[in-house]
Amino acid sequence: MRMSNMFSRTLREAPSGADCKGYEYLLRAGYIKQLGTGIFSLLPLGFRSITKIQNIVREEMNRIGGQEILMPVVNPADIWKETGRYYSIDKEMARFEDRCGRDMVLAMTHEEAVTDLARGEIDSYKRLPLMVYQIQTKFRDDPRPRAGLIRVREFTMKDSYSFDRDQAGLEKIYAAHYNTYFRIFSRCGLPCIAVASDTGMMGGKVAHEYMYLTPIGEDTIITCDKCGYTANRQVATFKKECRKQEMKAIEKIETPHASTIDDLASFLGISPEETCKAVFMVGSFVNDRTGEEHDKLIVALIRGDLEVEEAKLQHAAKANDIRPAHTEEILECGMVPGFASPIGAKTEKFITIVDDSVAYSNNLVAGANEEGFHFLNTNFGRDFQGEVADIASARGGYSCPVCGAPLTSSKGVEIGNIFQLGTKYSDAMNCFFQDEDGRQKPVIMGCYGIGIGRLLACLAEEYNDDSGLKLPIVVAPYQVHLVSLVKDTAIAEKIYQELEDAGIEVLYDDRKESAGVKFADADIIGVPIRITLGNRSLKDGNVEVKLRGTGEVTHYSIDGLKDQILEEIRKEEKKIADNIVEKNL
RNA sequence: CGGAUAAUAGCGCAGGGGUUAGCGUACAAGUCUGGGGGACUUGGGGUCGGCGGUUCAAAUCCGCCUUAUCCGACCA
Repeated sequence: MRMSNMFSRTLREAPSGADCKGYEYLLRAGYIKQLGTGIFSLLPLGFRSITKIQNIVREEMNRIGGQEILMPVVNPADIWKETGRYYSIDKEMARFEDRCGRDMVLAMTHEEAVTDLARGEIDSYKRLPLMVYQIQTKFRDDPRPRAGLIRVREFTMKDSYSFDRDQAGLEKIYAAHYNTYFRIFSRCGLPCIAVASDTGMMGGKVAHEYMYLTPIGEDTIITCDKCGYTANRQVATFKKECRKQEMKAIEKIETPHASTIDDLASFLGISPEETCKAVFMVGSFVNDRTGEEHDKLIVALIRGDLEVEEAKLQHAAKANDIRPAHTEEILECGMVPGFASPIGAKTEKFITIVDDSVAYSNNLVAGANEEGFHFLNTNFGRDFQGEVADIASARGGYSCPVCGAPLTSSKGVEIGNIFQLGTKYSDAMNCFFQDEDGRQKPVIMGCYGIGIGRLLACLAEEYNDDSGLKLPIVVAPYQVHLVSLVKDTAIAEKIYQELEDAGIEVLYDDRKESAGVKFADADIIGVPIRITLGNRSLKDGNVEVKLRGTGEVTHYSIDGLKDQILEEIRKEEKKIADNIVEKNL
């Protein structure tokens, strides 16, 4: 590629709003261009990198038996109504009517479409197992896109779907994905960890997320350095020490102005662990069949020193969605914010979820539902009831649930996830096969995603310095950047031709620009191997070869340059290949 | 969806009721220069986001709308 003919240009200054380095360089180097909030075009450089990532993904998916397909972005709403997600998913999914007034959606994932395909294909156990995948555009109307390609609305995703006759088969393909994902990310040069995760709206039971750890990440990951426990904070657990005592008689006391746990604890001269806090949320519950929706107050009871993890609470309450409650909604149920508990409240009007920290402690101080009053010695089971669950948020410093060592909290970006779906979709959409025993059984499914654009964004974040990007050669848009600084272009043209003929991907800076401009552009685009033709080395019949990654400089004779460059490419590729990660579940 | 901020040349910014709206950079032409965003000269590029209002006069003040960014809620 001749730079004189390249579609994109570099920018001296970052467009305003580019808040993280990787994003800034992707914009300034001309890899991507924003069209709207969370909507980006890929320019030639970005598209080349994305294509390389996709090819790595393809190779690895094919390696574990995946068959590539392509499903439509536009889906008739009917299949989404079959699974109920037409109703349970809110504004995240774009919807429209076609010219005949049929409900249509822009598929934000493809469980419905693939299950429709599968029910037509799979009739016998003899056809199982199967696994298909696609690399395709998704649109999710995210309420808060940010950080360039990290969190967008339209994006490219690799999604694969597995079909098995039994759980053992599912676990096998799940394990294959588990390892393959490590191979994919490490083949791109991106370090990551797998964490136990929430299944969210996908349903199913077992799930892992692949996290690239970075301060700009929005997910919080809880890890144990000692035993290797890792989990997304949404599902992370920890050891709770609970105070077991003889139950004492409940007693109402005056606690003026003590409407927060801190005030209450200091007023009574006790620690927050001796109190019970009520957190109010309103859950939205949607009927999968009819789409009817109703709200109900959820009262989460948790020990005063802990915080509620909303994702856990939502699960425990089986709500489609939860939001903080308004004061009136709390009052309506007979509770007084600041001095609230379910004791004496209209318990039929709300759902009570009790964290096990409260259920297994005794004699906690709780609200008396009267301004300025609390109860001493309240006890779960005796004074109030509710469903017991773990709804507490794990924090750094808490005790590891496995080994008891202190947990660490870090930030990460989710670049992939794998789910064991089970029969949620096959049941809902009648995707059955006939087993050896002659019986109809639902196909057991799994689904597995990788955010391709987000992967590039993370790579840009991982591989940059003060001058620009320095992506690994396996994902860089070109392998070699040929910079000619001499007037006479004959030598450069000859080298360019020779390298191209050898199948090397060359970005050739044939522009009439000053040396400084060419170097600065080369640095920001970050092609891994830079060949410089200048009088300085040319007078000895040499060219200068500089590696973007390390800054290492070598001089090679023009004769036999092609072979030297091929060798450099091999060495760059080896840096990545030597560090391919394999991990078994 | 709440809160905040903003929208002036491709990009980054200044101007803040009164001639023809500026600066840097980018762009075009020319001369010089030629190993780290080089110098000089000349030039082209703007319905100042949109609609409406106030005014003799609006890029500037006011209102509404749209769009974007950040924070929060949220996020498969």
